[in-house]
Amino acid sequence: MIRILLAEDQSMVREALAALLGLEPDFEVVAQVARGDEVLAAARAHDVDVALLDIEMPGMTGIEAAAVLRRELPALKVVVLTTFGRPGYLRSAMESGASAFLVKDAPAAQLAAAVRKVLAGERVIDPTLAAAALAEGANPLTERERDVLRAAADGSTNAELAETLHLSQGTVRNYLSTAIQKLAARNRAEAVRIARDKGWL
Amino acid sequence: MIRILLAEDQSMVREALAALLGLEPDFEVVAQVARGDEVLAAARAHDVDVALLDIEMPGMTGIEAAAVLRRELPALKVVVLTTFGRPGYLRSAMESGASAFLVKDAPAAQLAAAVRKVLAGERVIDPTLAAAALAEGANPLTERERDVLRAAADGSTNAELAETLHLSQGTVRNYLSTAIQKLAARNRAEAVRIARDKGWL
DNA sequence: AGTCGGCGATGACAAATGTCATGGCCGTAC
DNA sequence: GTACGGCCATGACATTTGTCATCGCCGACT
Repeated sequence: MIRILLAEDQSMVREALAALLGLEPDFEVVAQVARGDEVLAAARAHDVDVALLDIEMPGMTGIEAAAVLRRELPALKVVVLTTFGRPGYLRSAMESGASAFLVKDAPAAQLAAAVRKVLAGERVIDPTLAAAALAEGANPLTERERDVLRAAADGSTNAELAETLHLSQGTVRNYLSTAIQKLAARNRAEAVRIARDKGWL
Repeated sequence: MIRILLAEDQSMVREALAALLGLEPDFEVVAQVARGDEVLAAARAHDVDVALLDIEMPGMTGIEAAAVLRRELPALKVVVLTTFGRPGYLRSAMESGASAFLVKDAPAAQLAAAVRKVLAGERVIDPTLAAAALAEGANPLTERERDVLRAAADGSTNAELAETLHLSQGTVRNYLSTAIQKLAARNRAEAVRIARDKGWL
Protein backbone atom coordinates (compact mmCIF):
# COMPACT_ATOMS: atom_id res chain seq x y z
CA MET A 1 0.00 0.00 0.00
CA ILE A 2 1.08 3.54 -0.78
CA ARG A 3 0.69 5.62 2.37
CA ILE A 4 -0.42 9.19 1.72
CA LEU A 5 -0.57 12.38 3.79
CA LEU A 6 -3.03 15.03 2.66
CA ALA A 7 -2.56 18.66 3.69
CA GLU A 8 -5.24 21.09 2.58
CA ASP A 9 -7.07 23.65 4.64
CA GLN A 10 -10.54 23.39 3.12
CA SER A 11 -12.14 20.36 4.75
CA MET A 12 -14.54 19.68 1.96
CA VAL A 13 -11.85 19.71 -0.70
CA ARG A 14 -9.50 17.72 1.47
CA GLU A 15 -12.00 14.99 2.18
CA ALA A 16 -13.10 14.97 -1.44
CA LEU A 17 -9.51 14.45 -2.53
CA ALA A 18 -9.25 11.66 0.02
CA ALA A 19 -12.33 10.04 -1.51
CA LEU A 20 -10.77 10.39 -4.95
CA LEU A 21 -7.49 8.83 -3.88
CA GLY A 22 -9.42 6.13 -2.06
CA LEU A 23 -10.69 4.91 -5.41
CA GLU A 24 -7.21 3.62 -6.19
CA PRO A 25 -6.96 0.15 -4.68
CA ASP A 26 -3.32 0.50 -3.62
CA PHE A 27 -3.63 3.98 -2.10
CA GLU A 28 -4.27 4.68 1.53
CA VAL A 29 -4.75 8.16 2.95
CA VAL A 30 -3.26 7.65 6.39
CA ALA A 31 -3.30 11.24 7.61
CA GLN A 32 -5.08 14.49 6.91
CA VAL A 33 -4.10 17.91 8.21
CA ALA A 34 -5.51 21.38 7.66
CA ARG A 35 -2.43 23.43 8.58
CA GLY A 36 1.07 23.64 7.19
CA ASP A 37 2.64 23.48 10.61
CA GLU A 38 1.02 20.12 11.35
CA VAL A 39 2.53 18.39 8.35
CA LEU A 40 5.80 17.24 9.86
CA ALA A 41 4.33 15.69 12.99
CA ALA A 42 1.66 13.87 10.99
CA ALA A 43 4.21 12.57 8.50
CA ARG A 44 6.39 11.26 11.33
CA ALA A 45 3.48 9.66 13.15
CA HIS A 46 2.06 7.74 10.22
CA ASP A 47 5.04 6.44 8.26
CA VAL A 48 4.03 8.28 5.12
CA ASP A 49 5.32 7.57 1.61
CA VAL A 50 3.97 10.63 -0.19
CA ALA A 51 2.80 14.01 1.09
CA LEU A 52 0.25 15.95 -0.95
CA LEU A 53 0.55 19.60 0.04
CA ASP A 54 -1.64 22.54 -0.84
CA ILE A 55 0.26 25.83 -0.93
CA GLU A 56 -2.20 28.24 0.64
CA MET A 57 -2.59 27.04 4.21
CA PRO A 58 -2.63 28.66 7.63
CA GLY A 59 0.38 28.21 9.88
CA MET A 60 2.85 27.47 7.13
CA THR A 61 2.64 27.34 3.34
CA GLY A 62 2.89 24.01 1.57
CA ILE A 63 6.16 25.20 0.09
CA GLU A 64 7.65 25.87 3.49
CA ALA A 65 6.34 22.53 4.69
CA ALA A 66 8.03 20.85 1.72
CA ALA A 67 11.34 22.38 2.76
CA VAL A 68 10.87 21.10 6.31
CA LEU A 69 10.04 17.61 5.08
CA ARG A 70 13.09 17.47 2.85
CA ARG A 71 15.29 18.32 5.81
CA GLU A 72 13.64 16.05 8.36
CA LEU A 73 12.36 13.15 6.28
CA PRO A 74 14.36 13.14 3.06
CA ALA A 75 12.97 9.82 1.86
CA LEU A 76 9.42 11.16 1.75
CA LYS A 77 8.21 12.35 -1.66
CA VAL A 78 6.33 15.62 -1.91
CA VAL A 79 3.61 16.57 -4.38
CA VAL A 80 2.61 20.22 -4.31
CA LEU A 81 -0.96 20.90 -5.33
CA THR A 82 -2.23 24.40 -5.83
CA THR A 83 -5.10 26.50 -7.10
CA PHE A 84 -2.85 29.02 -8.76
CA GLY A 85 -0.45 28.09 -11.52
CA ARG A 86 1.93 30.88 -10.68
CA PRO A 87 5.37 30.37 -12.14
CA GLY A 88 7.00 31.74 -8.99
CA TYR A 89 5.23 29.09 -6.96
CA LEU A 90 6.55 26.35 -9.21
CA ARG A 91 10.05 27.71 -8.87
CA SER A 92 9.91 27.91 -5.09
CA ALA A 93 8.26 24.51 -4.81
CA MET A 94 11.00 22.84 -6.80
CA GLU A 95 13.68 24.67 -4.86
CA SER A 96 12.07 23.40 -1.67
CA GLY A 97 12.40 19.82 -2.75
CA ALA A 98 9.00 18.98 -4.22
CA SER A 99 8.96 16.15 -6.74
CA ALA A 100 5.74 17.16 -8.44
CA PHE A 101 3.77 20.34 -8.98
CA LEU A 102 0.12 20.07 -9.95
CA VAL A 103 -2.56 22.70 -10.44
CA LYS A 104 -6.05 21.95 -9.28
CA ASP A 105 -7.57 22.54 -12.65
CA ALA A 106 -5.67 19.66 -14.15
CA PRO A 107 -7.68 16.46 -14.69
CA ALA A 108 -8.10 14.38 -11.56
CA ALA A 109 -6.41 11.40 -13.18
CA GLN A 110 -3.13 13.27 -13.04
CA LEU A 111 -3.16 13.22 -9.28
CA ALA A 112 -2.91 9.47 -8.87
CA ALA A 113 -0.53 9.34 -11.81
CA ALA A 114 1.72 11.91 -10.18
CA VAL A 115 1.82 9.96 -6.93
CA ARG A 116 2.96 6.84 -8.77
CA LYS A 117 5.53 8.72 -10.78
CA VAL A 118 7.20 10.44 -7.87
CA LEU A 119 7.47 7.10 -6.08
CA ALA A 120 9.18 5.78 -9.21
CA GLY A 121 11.69 8.59 -8.85
CA GLU A 122 10.26 10.79 -11.58
CA ARG A 123 9.46 14.47 -11.38
CA VAL A 124 6.09 15.76 -12.56
CA ILE A 125 5.75 19.28 -13.86
CA ASP A 126 3.24 20.81 -16.23
CA PRO A 127 5.34 21.65 -19.32
CA THR A 128 3.42 24.86 -20.04
CA LEU A 129 4.01 26.09 -16.52
CA ALA A 130 7.65 25.08 -16.63
CA ALA A 131 8.10 27.12 -19.78
CA ALA A 132 6.39 30.09 -18.17
CA ALA A 133 8.60 29.82 -15.10
CA LEU A 134 11.73 29.78 -17.20
CA ALA A 135 10.54 32.56 -19.48
CA GLU A 136 9.74 34.97 -16.71
CA GLY A 137 13.06 34.66 -14.91
CA ALA A 138 13.65 34.94 -11.22
CA ASN A 139 11.98 37.27 -8.76
CA PRO A 140 13.64 40.66 -9.32
CA LEU A 141 12.55 42.11 -6.00
CA THR A 142 14.86 42.39 -3.02
CA GLU A 143 13.66 41.15 0.33
CA ARG A 144 12.81 44.60 1.61
CA GLU A 145 10.99 45.52 -1.56
CA ARG A 146 8.90 42.39 -1.12
CA ASP A 147 8.24 43.24 2.52
CA VAL A 148 7.07 46.72 1.69
CA LEU A 149 4.94 45.57 -1.22
CA ARG A 150 3.35 42.87 0.88
CA ALA A 151 2.58 45.38 3.60
CA ALA A 152 1.16 47.80 1.05
CA ALA A 153 -1.16 45.18 -0.41
CA ASP A 154 -4.03 45.93 1.95
CA GLY A 155 -4.21 49.61 1.07
CA SER A 156 -2.11 51.01 3.88
CA THR A 157 -0.81 54.53 3.40
CA ASN A 158 2.86 55.46 3.37
CA ALA A 159 2.60 56.78 6.89
CA GLU A 160 1.22 53.47 8.16
CA LEU A 161 3.78 51.46 6.24
CA ALA A 162 6.56 53.57 7.73
CA GLU A 163 5.09 52.93 11.15
CA THR A 164 4.70 49.17 10.89
CA LEU A 165 8.01 48.61 9.10
CA HIS A 166 9.99 51.03 11.26
CA LEU A 167 11.17 53.01 8.29
CA SER A 168 10.92 56.64 7.23
CA GLN A 169 8.18 57.52 4.80
CA GLY A 170 10.76 58.48 2.22
CA THR A 171 12.35 55.05 2.37
CA VAL A 172 8.98 53.38 1.99
CA ARG A 173 8.34 55.43 -1.11
CA ASN A 174 11.75 54.64 -2.50
CA TYR A 175 11.23 50.91 -2.13
CA LEU A 176 7.79 51.09 -3.64
CA SER A 177 9.13 53.19 -6.47
CA THR A 178 11.85 50.69 -7.36
CA ALA A 179 9.39 47.81 -7.04
CA ILE A 180 6.97 49.59 -9.35
CA GLN A 181 9.70 50.07 -11.91
CA LYS A 182 11.04 46.54 -11.71
CA LEU A 183 7.53 45.19 -12.23
CA ALA A 184 6.75 47.71 -14.98
CA ALA A 185 3.66 48.80 -13.08
CA ARG A 186 2.10 52.23 -13.04
CA ASN A 187 1.41 52.43 -9.32
CA ARG A 188 1.62 50.37 -6.15
CA ALA A 189 -1.73 48.69 -6.67
CA GLU A 190 -0.72 47.32 -10.05
CA ALA A 191 2.66 46.33 -8.67
CA VAL A 192 0.92 44.28 -5.98
CA ARG A 193 -1.29 42.63 -8.55
CA ILE A 194 1.62 41.74 -10.83
CA ALA A 195 3.77 40.40 -8.01
CA ARG A 196 0.84 38.30 -6.79
CA ASP A 197 0.13 36.91 -10.22
CA LYS A 198 3.69 35.81 -10.66
CA GLY A 199 3.91 34.28 -7.23
CA TRP A 200 6.55 36.76 -6.08
CA LEU A 201 4.78 38.17 -3.11
CA MET B 1 -31.53 7.75 -7.16
CA ILE B 2 -30.80 11.42 -6.56
CA ARG B 3 -29.52 12.94 -9.79
CA ILE B 4 -26.84 15.61 -9.27
CA LEU B 5 -25.23 18.25 -11.48
CA LEU B 6 -21.80 19.46 -10.42
CA ALA B 7 -20.52 22.85 -11.61
CA GLU B 8 -16.97 23.77 -10.57
CA ASP B 9 -14.17 25.06 -12.72
CA GLN B 10 -11.23 23.26 -11.17
CA SER B 11 -11.27 19.76 -12.64
CA MET B 12 -9.45 18.14 -9.81
CA VAL B 13 -11.76 19.55 -7.19
CA ARG B 14 -14.81 18.82 -9.30
CA GLU B 15 -13.90 15.20 -9.86
CA ALA B 16 -12.90 14.82 -6.24
CA LEU B 17 -16.31 16.09 -5.17
CA ALA B 18 -17.88 13.65 -7.61
CA ALA B 19 -15.93 10.84 -5.99
CA LEU B 20 -17.08 12.03 -2.58
CA LEU B 21 -20.73 12.17 -3.61
CA GLY B 22 -20.33 8.81 -5.29
CA LEU B 23 -19.74 7.26 -1.88
CA GLU B 24 -23.41 7.82 -1.07
CA PRO B 25 -25.26 4.81 -2.43
CA ASP B 26 -28.32 6.77 -3.55
CA PHE B 27 -26.44 9.65 -5.21
CA GLU B 28 -25.56 9.80 -8.86
CA VAL B 29 -23.52 12.61 -10.41
CA VAL B 30 -25.12 12.69 -13.85
CA ALA B 31 -23.41 15.81 -15.23
CA GLN B 32 -20.29 17.85 -14.64
CA VAL B 33 -19.55 21.27 -16.09
CA ALA B 34 -16.67 23.70 -15.67
CA ARG B 35 -18.42 26.90 -16.69
CA GLY B 36 -21.39 28.78 -15.34
CA ASP B 37 -22.89 29.25 -18.77
CA GLU B 38 -23.08 25.51 -19.37
CA VAL B 39 -25.18 24.80 -16.30
CA LEU B 40 -28.63 25.29 -17.81
CA ALA B 41 -28.09 23.10 -20.86
CA ALA B 42 -26.59 20.32 -18.76
CA ALA B 43 -29.42 20.50 -16.23
CA ARG B 44 -31.98 20.24 -19.03
CA ALA B 45 -30.18 17.39 -20.75
CA HIS B 46 -29.80 15.15 -17.73
CA ASP B 47 -33.01 15.50 -15.75
CA VAL B 48 -31.24 16.77 -12.67
CA ASP B 49 -32.67 16.89 -9.14
CA VAL B 50 -30.02 19.03 -7.46
CA ALA B 51 -27.40 21.39 -8.87
CA LEU B 52 -24.22 21.98 -6.88
CA LEU B 53 -22.78 25.29 -8.04
CA ASP B 54 -19.44 26.88 -7.27
CA ILE B 55 -19.56 30.67 -7.32
CA GLU B 56 -16.27 31.58 -8.98
CA MET B 57 -16.55 30.19 -12.49
CA PRO B 58 -15.76 31.45 -15.98
CA GLY B 59 -18.67 32.38 -18.24
CA MET B 60 -21.16 33.02 -15.46
CA THR B 61 -21.00 32.95 -11.68
CA GLY B 62 -22.77 30.21 -9.80
CA ILE B 63 -25.08 32.86 -8.38
CA GLU B 64 -26.12 34.04 -11.83
CA ALA B 65 -26.55 30.41 -12.86
CA ALA B 66 -28.80 29.86 -9.84
CA ALA B 67 -31.02 32.72 -10.99
CA VAL B 68 -31.24 31.23 -14.47
CA LEU B 69 -32.14 27.82 -13.08
CA ARG B 70 -34.86 29.22 -10.87
CA ARG B 71 -36.42 30.90 -13.88
CA GLU B 72 -36.06 28.02 -16.31
CA LEU B 73 -36.30 24.94 -14.11
CA PRO B 74 -38.01 26.00 -10.91
CA ALA B 75 -38.35 22.47 -9.56
CA LEU B 76 -34.61 21.99 -9.47
CA LYS B 77 -32.91 22.60 -6.11
CA VAL B 78 -29.72 24.61 -5.98
CA VAL B 79 -26.85 24.26 -3.53
CA VAL B 80 -24.24 26.99 -3.74
CA LEU B 81 -20.76 25.95 -2.73
CA THR B 82 -17.97 28.44 -2.36
CA THR B 83 -14.46 29.00 -1.14
CA PHE B 84 -15.22 32.35 0.38
CA GLY B 85 -17.74 32.79 3.16
CA ARG B 86 -18.55 36.34 2.19
CA PRO B 87 -21.79 37.57 3.64
CA GLY B 88 -22.64 39.40 0.43
CA TYR B 89 -22.33 36.14 -1.47
CA LEU B 90 -24.76 34.46 0.87
CA ARG B 91 -27.22 37.28 0.45
CA SER B 92 -27.03 37.24 -3.35
CA ALA B 93 -27.20 33.46 -3.46
CA MET B 94 -30.38 33.36 -1.41
CA GLU B 95 -31.90 36.17 -3.47
CA SER B 96 -31.10 34.16 -6.59
CA GLY B 97 -33.08 31.20 -5.35
CA ALA B 98 -30.47 28.93 -3.83
CA SER B 99 -31.74 26.52 -1.18
CA ALA B 100 -28.41 25.96 0.50
CA PHE B 101 -25.16 27.85 0.93
CA LEU B 102 -22.04 25.93 1.93
CA VAL B 103 -18.44 27.00 2.32
CA LYS B 104 -15.73 24.63 1.22
CA ASP B 105 -14.08 24.56 4.59
CA ALA B 106 -17.12 23.00 6.19
CA PRO B 107 -16.83 19.25 6.88
CA ALA B 108 -17.47 17.09 3.85
CA ALA B 109 -20.35 15.33 5.56
CA GLN B 110 -22.38 18.53 5.33
CA LEU B 111 -22.41 18.31 1.57
CA ALA B 112 -24.42 15.11 1.31
CA ALA B 113 -26.54 16.23 4.24
CA ALA B 114 -27.33 19.51 2.48
CA VAL B 115 -28.37 17.69 -0.68
CA ARG B 116 -30.83 15.56 1.25
CA LYS B 117 -32.17 18.52 3.19
CA VAL B 118 -32.87 20.70 0.18
CA LEU B 119 -34.70 17.81 -1.45
CA ALA B 120 -36.79 17.58 1.69
CA GLY B 121 -37.67 21.24 1.21
CA GLU B 122 -35.35 22.62 3.86
CA ARG B 123 -32.90 25.46 3.53
CA VAL B 124 -29.33 25.05 4.69
CA ILE B 125 -27.31 28.03 5.85
CA ASP B 126 -24.35 28.31 8.16
CA PRO B 127 -25.74 30.17 11.18
CA THR B 128 -22.54 32.12 11.76
CA LEU B 129 -22.55 33.32 8.21
CA ALA B 130 -26.22 34.16 8.33
CA ALA B 131 -25.59 36.30 11.39
CA ALA B 132 -22.72 38.05 9.66
CA ALA B 133 -24.85 38.72 6.59
CA LEU B 134 -27.59 40.25 8.67
CA ALA B 135 -25.17 42.22 10.83
CA GLU B 136 -23.41 43.90 7.98
CA GLY B 137 -26.52 45.08 6.17
CA ALA B 138 -26.94 45.46 2.46
CA ASN B 139 -24.46 46.61 -0.09
CA PRO B 140 -24.31 50.41 0.26
CA LEU B 141 -22.74 51.00 -3.14
CA THR B 142 -24.72 52.17 -6.12
CA GLU B 143 -24.30 50.31 -9.39
CA ARG B 144 -21.96 52.88 -10.87
CA GLU B 145 -19.84 53.04 -7.75
CA ARG B 146 -19.47 49.28 -7.97
CA ASP B 147 -18.57 49.49 -11.65
CA VAL B 148 -15.89 52.07 -11.01
CA LEU B 149 -14.49 50.22 -8.03
CA ARG B 150 -14.38 46.97 -9.95
CA ALA B 151 -12.59 48.67 -12.82
CA ALA B 152 -10.14 50.29 -10.40
CA ALA B 153 -9.30 46.97 -8.77
CA ASP B 154 -6.45 46.12 -11.13
CA GLY B 155 -4.54 49.32 -10.46
CA SER B 156 -5.82 51.38 -13.39
CA THR B 157 -5.28 55.14 -13.15
CA ASN B 158 -8.09 57.66 -13.21
CA ALA B 159 -7.31 58.50 -16.81
CA GLU B 160 -7.67 54.86 -17.84
CA LEU B 161 -10.85 54.40 -15.83
CA ALA B 162 -12.34 57.49 -17.47
CA GLU B 163 -11.41 56.03 -20.84
CA THR B 164 -12.82 52.55 -20.34
CA LEU B 165 -15.97 53.70 -18.55
CA HIS B 166 -16.62 56.64 -20.88
CA LEU B 167 -16.66 59.11 -18.04
CA SER B 168 -14.73 62.24 -17.20
CA GLN B 169 -11.83 61.90 -14.81
CA GLY B 170 -13.62 64.10 -12.32
CA THR B 171 -16.64 61.83 -12.28
CA VAL B 172 -14.45 58.81 -11.74
CA ARG B 173 -12.86 60.50 -8.79
CA ASN B 174 -16.21 61.48 -7.37
CA TYR B 175 -17.51 57.93 -7.52
CA LEU B 176 -14.36 56.57 -5.97
CA SER B 177 -14.50 59.21 -3.29
CA THR B 178 -18.06 58.33 -2.30
CA ALA B 179 -17.25 54.61 -2.40
CA ILE B 180 -14.23 55.19 -0.18
CA GLN B 181 -16.37 57.05 2.31
CA LYS B 182 -19.21 54.54 2.30
CA LEU B 183 -16.74 51.74 2.97
CA ALA B 184 -14.82 53.76 5.55
CA ALA B 185 -11.64 53.15 3.62
CA ARG B 186 -8.64 55.43 3.40
CA ASN B 187 -8.00 55.07 -0.32
CA ARG B 188 -9.23 53.18 -3.35
CA ALA B 189 -7.04 50.15 -2.70
CA GLU B 190 -8.50 49.63 0.72
CA ALA B 191 -11.99 50.24 -0.62
CA VAL B 192 -11.46 47.48 -3.17
CA ARG B 193 -10.23 45.12 -0.48
CA ILE B 194 -13.17 45.82 1.81
CA ALA B 195 -15.76 45.49 -0.93
CA ARG B 196 -14.16 42.20 -2.03
CA ASP B 197 -14.13 40.82 1.49
CA LYS B 198 -17.79 41.54 1.96
CA GLY B 199 -18.76 40.11 -1.39
CA TRP B 200 -19.95 43.47 -2.69
CA LEU B 201 -17.77 43.73 -5.71
C1' DA C 1 41.97 48.81 -2.42
C1' DG C 2 38.24 49.38 -5.01
C1' DT C 3 33.64 48.32 -6.83
C1' DC C 4 29.09 46.90 -6.41
C1' DG C 5 24.56 46.11 -4.43
C1' DG C 6 21.39 46.06 -0.62
C1' DC C 7 19.66 48.92 3.01
C1' DG C 8 18.18 53.37 5.03
C1' DA C 9 17.63 58.23 4.74
C1' DT C 10 16.71 63.33 3.08
C1' DG C 11 14.91 66.96 0.12
C1' DA C 12 12.72 68.68 -3.93
C1' DC C 13 9.65 68.27 -7.53
C1' DA C 14 5.75 66.68 -10.52
C1' DA C 15 1.80 63.94 -10.97
C1' DA C 16 -2.03 61.43 -9.21
C1' DT C 17 -5.48 61.08 -5.86
C1' DG C 18 -9.13 62.43 -2.58
C1' DT C 19 -12.40 66.02 -1.05
C1' DC C 20 -15.78 69.53 -1.43
C1' DA C 21 -19.13 72.75 -3.35
C1' DT C 22 -21.98 73.22 -6.98
C1' DG C 23 -24.74 72.50 -10.94
C1' DG C 24 -27.86 70.01 -14.41
C1' DC C 25 -30.63 66.06 -16.01
C1' DC C 26 -33.43 62.39 -15.04
C1' DG C 27 -37.03 59.18 -12.90
C1' DT C 28 -39.71 57.87 -8.92
C1' DA C 29 -42.11 58.40 -4.80
C1' DC C 30 -45.03 61.19 -1.74
C1' DG D 1 -45.41 69.38 -8.11
C1' DT D 2 -41.92 68.96 -5.32
C1' DA D 3 -38.59 66.52 -3.00
C1' DC D 4 -35.14 62.99 -3.29
C1' DG D 5 -31.57 60.13 -5.13
C1' DG D 6 -28.82 58.32 -8.84
C1' DC D 7 -25.98 59.82 -12.52
C1' DC D 8 -22.58 62.97 -14.79
C1' DA D 9 -19.87 66.95 -14.85
C1' DT D 10 -16.65 71.08 -13.51
C1' DG D 11 -13.33 73.65 -10.79
C1' DA D 12 -10.55 74.40 -6.81
C1' DC D 13 -7.93 72.73 -3.20
C1' DA D 14 -5.01 69.85 -0.06
C1' DT D 15 -2.86 65.58 0.42
C1' DT D 16 -0.66 61.53 -1.13
C1' DT D 17 2.08 59.25 -4.18
C1' DG D 18 5.88 58.47 -7.43
C1' DT D 19 10.44 59.98 -9.13
C1' DC D 20 15.06 61.55 -8.90
C1' DA D 21 19.54 63.02 -7.11
C1' DT D 22 22.36 62.33 -3.42
C1' DC D 23 24.30 60.65 0.74
C1' DG D 24 26.24 57.12 4.36
C1' DC D 25 26.83 52.45 6.07
C1' DC D 26 27.70 47.89 5.44
C1' DG D 27 29.26 43.26 3.42
C1' DA D 28 30.81 40.61 -0.50
C1' DC D 29 33.42 39.90 -4.29
C1' DT D 30 37.79 40.90 -7.39
